[in-house]
Amino acid sequence: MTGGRAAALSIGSLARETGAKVQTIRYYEQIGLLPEPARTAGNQRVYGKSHRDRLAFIRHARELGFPLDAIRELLSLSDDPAAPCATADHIARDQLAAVEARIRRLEALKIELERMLCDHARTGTIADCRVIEVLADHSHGHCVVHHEAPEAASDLTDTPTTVKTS
Amino acid sequence: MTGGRAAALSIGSLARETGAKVQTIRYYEQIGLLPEPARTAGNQRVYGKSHRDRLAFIRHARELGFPLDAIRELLSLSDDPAAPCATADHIARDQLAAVEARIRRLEALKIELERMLCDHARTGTIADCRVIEVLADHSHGHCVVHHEAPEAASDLTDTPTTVKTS
DNA sequence: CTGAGACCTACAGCGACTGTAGCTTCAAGC
DNA sequence: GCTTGAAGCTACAGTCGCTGTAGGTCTCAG
Repeated sequence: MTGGRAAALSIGSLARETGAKVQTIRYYEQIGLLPEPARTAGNQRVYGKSHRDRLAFIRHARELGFPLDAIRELLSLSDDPAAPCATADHIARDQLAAVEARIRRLEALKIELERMLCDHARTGTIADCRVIEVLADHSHGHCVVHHEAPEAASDLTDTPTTVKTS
Repeated sequence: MTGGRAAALSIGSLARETGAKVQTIRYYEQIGLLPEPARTAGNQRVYGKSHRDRLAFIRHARELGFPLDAIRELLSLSDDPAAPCATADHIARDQLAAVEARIRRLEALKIELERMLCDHARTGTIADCRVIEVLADHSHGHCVVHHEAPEAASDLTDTPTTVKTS
């Protein structure tokens, strides 16, 4: 307090401190994940400590692959210290299950790809290229990448496990 | 020839045979991955065996997580049986490396998530919830999910390993 | 007071589809 | 021949989580 060491941050400094990009911060505000900050007379955003904490939370959760909707829920939970913990726990368990499912999926792909590439002479021509051959194989019986149950796939259809390692 | 057992397929039958959705087939045509087929007098698409083979190739490659650009290249290679095999090989190796990188990434996430959840009493309140606590942790020293080199991340930034298991 | 750099809004684009709206065409049954 | 319902058609918006661009405004050091 005493004199306003209020940690007033421009959007650029906030970005630097949290590792998020300026655009991303504005995006989070736009979708209601970060509250609208105060503005200077010249209409520029001014952030405080609470914004920084909240953004750090978001980035941290994103690094762990939580989708934004889950983060939204986790945030509203963390705003209410008296709420039961079970929901947060459930969200985290779901995320863990999703990550595990994706790992299993990728392991299967890896095996297929390795099989495709094994003892393959790089010197041949397409005519006898195993890669093309396997892909073109009509009856692809050997390529049974085990698909999960549809529900399991659709609640995590695309990667929520993206982190830009900028 | 003789009478036209030309395996003429409507878009719907092609979809059924290959497991792709009708919309997806039209999408592949739109982005130039599938050649434009002949049309009936009433403007409906008519496919032949070559289309079916090509689409099967594409779907097969997609199941292995190849991005469409890589598939485009693989297709143009497979059209030229005299071309050297090395390029196809390289594409497949890249894909394998990408899959492996993603697995490593996800394994690290999994460990973090497990640590977050371990011996966590589901009966408490948010105030002492480990999930929230870990996410809110400012100094997150324990959460060093190992980021790959920027290049490695950016050439595979988002999942190309998506398959809709419809 | 000037100039560079940070900031502003608004919107388009990525990948790989998916879904919708509002039409036309086709094949089967009567 | 006519009707009906499924399947096809085009065109475009939406998904997720940003990222990039264009064209303007603000701020602060020199």
